[in-house]
Formats: sequence, C-alpha cells, structure tokens
Amino acid sequence: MDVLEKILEQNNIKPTAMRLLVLQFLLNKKVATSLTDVENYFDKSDRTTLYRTLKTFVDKGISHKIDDGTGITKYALCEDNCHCEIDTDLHLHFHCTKCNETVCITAYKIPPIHLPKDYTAENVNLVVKGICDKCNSK
Amino acid sequence: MDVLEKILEQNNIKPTAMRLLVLQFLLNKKVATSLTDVENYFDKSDRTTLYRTLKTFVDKGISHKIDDGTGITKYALCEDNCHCEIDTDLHLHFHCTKCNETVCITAYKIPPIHLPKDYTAENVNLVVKGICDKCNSK
DNA sequence: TTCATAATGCACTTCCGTTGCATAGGGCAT
DNA sequence: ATGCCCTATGCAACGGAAGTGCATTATGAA
Repeated sequence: MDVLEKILEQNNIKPTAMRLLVLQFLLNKKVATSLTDVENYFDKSDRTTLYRTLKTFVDKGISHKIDDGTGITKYALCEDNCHCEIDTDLHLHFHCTKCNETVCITAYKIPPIHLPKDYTAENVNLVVKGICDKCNSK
Repeated sequence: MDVLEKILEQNNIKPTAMRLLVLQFLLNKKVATSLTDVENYFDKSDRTTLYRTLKTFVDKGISHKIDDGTGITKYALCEDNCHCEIDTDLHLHFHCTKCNETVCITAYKIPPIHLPKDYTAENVNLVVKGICDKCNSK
C-alpha cells in the first residue's frame, strides 16, 4: 500500500485523491506553506477544498499550523513521532524577510518557560525574523 | 511641558492632538491593543489616521508591533529604555484564549537563540497561548 | 500672508480566512 | 445492481483587517 495512504489512514483521514496530492506536495516542500501556495500549485482545484484539506490535516494532527508573523497562516507537516507537545515537540520557525520563506528549525527546541502564577500554557510559538542562509550567501 | 509631548518629541514625532490621545490610551492600557480597539475608543476619528498613528509609533520606535497569533496585529508601548534589541529587550507575549487579551510578560526575556550557520536574526517573537491568571481564578 | 510640508479624513481596493449551500462521489446494506 | 447515507468537493459569497490614493486641512517656516 502507498506510503501516503498509510499516513492518512493512520490518522483517521479518508485518503481521497486531493488529500493525497496535497500531502505529497507538503512532503516535498521543505518550507512552511500557505494556502495560497497550495492554491497556486493546484490551480485546477478549489480554494475551499484545499483550505479544508489543510484544516483537516491540522485537526487530525499530521500538520502544524504556523503563524510566522506575516499575517498569513502557514502549514508544515509534523515530524515523525510528533505529538505537538510543549517542551518536547515545539520548535523554532525562521522567517526570512528577503525571500519571504518560513522554515522549521527543528534543531532548536523551545526551552521551558516559567510563566507567572496561575497562567497555564497550551501552545507556544517562537518565530525569528531575519535573513536566511541562502539569501545571506548571495 | 507635558510628559506625553516629551515622549513624542524625543522620538521625532510631531505631537499632534490625535497622537497625544492615542499615546495616552496606550499608556493606560496594560494589554496589547489592536487597531480596532483604538478605533472603538476613538469613535469620532478615522480608522486610517489611527492606523497611521500606530504605524508611526512603531516606525519611530516607541511601540512594539505584536503578532499574537490571532491574525490581528496588536500594539504595545515599549518599556523605558527599550531599544528593541534581541536578547535584551524582547520579551514574551501571552495570549489568553478565553478572554482574548494579550499581555506582555516582561519578566521573561527570550533566551539567546543559536541559529544555524549563515542565518542572521533581526527580530524575535515568542507567543504563548493559554489561560491567563484572571480567567484561571474564576 | 504665503507657501511648503505633514497630518488627517474619506473612499476604495485587495487579500485572506471562513461559512453556507448545493452537488458529486464512495461505501454499505439490501 | 440499486438506493441510501455520509463525506468530500466546488461555487459563491461574506466579513474583517491591512493598506493605498487622493483631496482637504492643519502646521510651521520664510
């Protein structure tokens, strides 16, 4: 059986043609992807379907939803064995202000954060903006 | 001379009536403020003017622009002696998913981040989402 | 006063996220 | 194979927010 199908079925997502294509697209992409990115790639398909496909991926836990501070929601597949838990799985996102790409710096895990009394954390988002390696070496 | 005027003039911002009012509003607010918040408070004034006022504050360095992951840009005045420098001035923002308020946790400074080779950082944004103290004690 | 520059206000556009609703397709029981 | 149900898909439209162009008004200098 196809690897892609396996991924979807293991996460209770019915493997439709569209979903397989989007999953493959995300797998190939190394950087965080916006709905518009996906939309441009699959110009035959509908924006809403792609939107809902990405939403499904996030809801079912195979993709992260990233806010890189550009105001545009980005998506990136979780790493293997990711459970999206604070202190173990959450990592840094780097947004290059030159090429406008957002990449996951998985090597850098977010350190434990000590919040003031009575604050409870559900989610952490760490975004660094600057110039990426490719743009710096140009 | 008025304290508010001083703040503006020291940062090369011409102290107009509107700007003084917005500055005062931001000073009184303890939490990060969206354009819409300001708009609702000053319902006589125009949205564009307020938008540009906030933009001026950010450009001139007396206010932070905060992206708390809600998709709505928030603004908060810098602390005294803030130079908006990484590792010294940047702090954590906490967004409560219950009351929808975003506060600055200035006590928590963002730890030094070691990026991969050839990456240069200009800006760091750390947002924690969860439940704030007020909502937790209700 | 007169002129130049900057701030303000209004109208409008664009972009993105999101939802409602109608249609199509796939799986299951009969 | 047929009919049914549920889900996925596609189309249209809405709404909120950011941003821009341009005309008008205020400000400050000569």
